Amino acid sequence: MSDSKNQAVVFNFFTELGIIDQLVQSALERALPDGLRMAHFGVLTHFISQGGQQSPTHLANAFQVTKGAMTNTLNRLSTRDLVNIISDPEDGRAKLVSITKEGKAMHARAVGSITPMMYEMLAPVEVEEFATALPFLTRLREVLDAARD
Amino acid sequence: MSDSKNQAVVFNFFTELGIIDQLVQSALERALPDGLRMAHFGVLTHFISQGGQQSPTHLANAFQVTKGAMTNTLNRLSTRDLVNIISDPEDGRAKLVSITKEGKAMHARAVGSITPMMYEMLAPVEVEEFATALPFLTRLREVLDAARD
DNA sequence: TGGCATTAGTTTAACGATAAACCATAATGG
DNA sequence: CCATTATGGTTTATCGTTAAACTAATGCCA
Repeated sequence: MSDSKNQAVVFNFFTELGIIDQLVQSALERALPDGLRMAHFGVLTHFISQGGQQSPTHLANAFQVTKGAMTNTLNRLSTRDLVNIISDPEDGRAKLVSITKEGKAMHARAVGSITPMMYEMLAPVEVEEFATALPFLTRLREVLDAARD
Repeated sequence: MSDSKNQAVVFNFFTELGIIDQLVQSALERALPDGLRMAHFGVLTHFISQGGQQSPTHLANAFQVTKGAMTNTLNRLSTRDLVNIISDPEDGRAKLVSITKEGKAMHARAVGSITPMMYEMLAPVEVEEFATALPFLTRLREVLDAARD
């Protein structure tokens, strides 16, 4: 295959990927309850699946946003009592974030809101297709993550 | 497979997809010349591959951004003489956008900037893998696009 | 044909993200 | 040790996007 054909394939891949992300993000955000934004829901989900306590910097890296953006997101979550933020007893600079009971409840409610919508939107697509495609995406994410110096 | 396992697969799929988009977009934007933004490059690329004239609304739909965002993008491209905007002789409300000679040159320069960077970042991944994964992404985009009423 | 709904595009306010400067604390190495 | 450097987090200015209101032109249909 020619070099420019290769480039086109890769370019199209990322173009489709970007549009899908755009469509899914905005559909999800419209479905979320109480003006919860995707950034907030993402953090809650992270704590639901990982549990424990994590630093703002760790979260910022995990979600590929700047520290400033994460400061903003965590403040909003905190004023709604969806997460708890304490200062790290072992590092005077750091903080530790964890999800609250209210945060877990809000996450459950959010999942309840978005699940039917996603089922409807994705009705023509089999779950197996996502399962089949997922490993490549995961590897691609790892490769890109590693390449970022 | 259980229902919650299914949900997790789909959720992970879109999570990975979002992170990949984020990483690629920011890597590309850093590599683009002359402060060209991805939104600008995307429009130029659209005209390189499709040619001809298109209305702002058509472009806004193609890129899944609001008309206001497209107005902004096209104005910036226009003041840099990268696109040409005329009023549609057949529809007094509409406009027609096309790429200029300068726009084509800028696009070529941009491709020259980002290609080596992409090759380096994606070195561990075979083009065949992108080609294999692309049809599913395309279909998924079409499904999501159709579901958006 | 006249009136009403649509459509194309612009403008405005609000908002979230980035980048960069900044403060405080921790780690390192002469 | 002390000075330098690195790290965690916040703050500020800037920017692009969205949503919604707005203007202008078109299409429809009764």
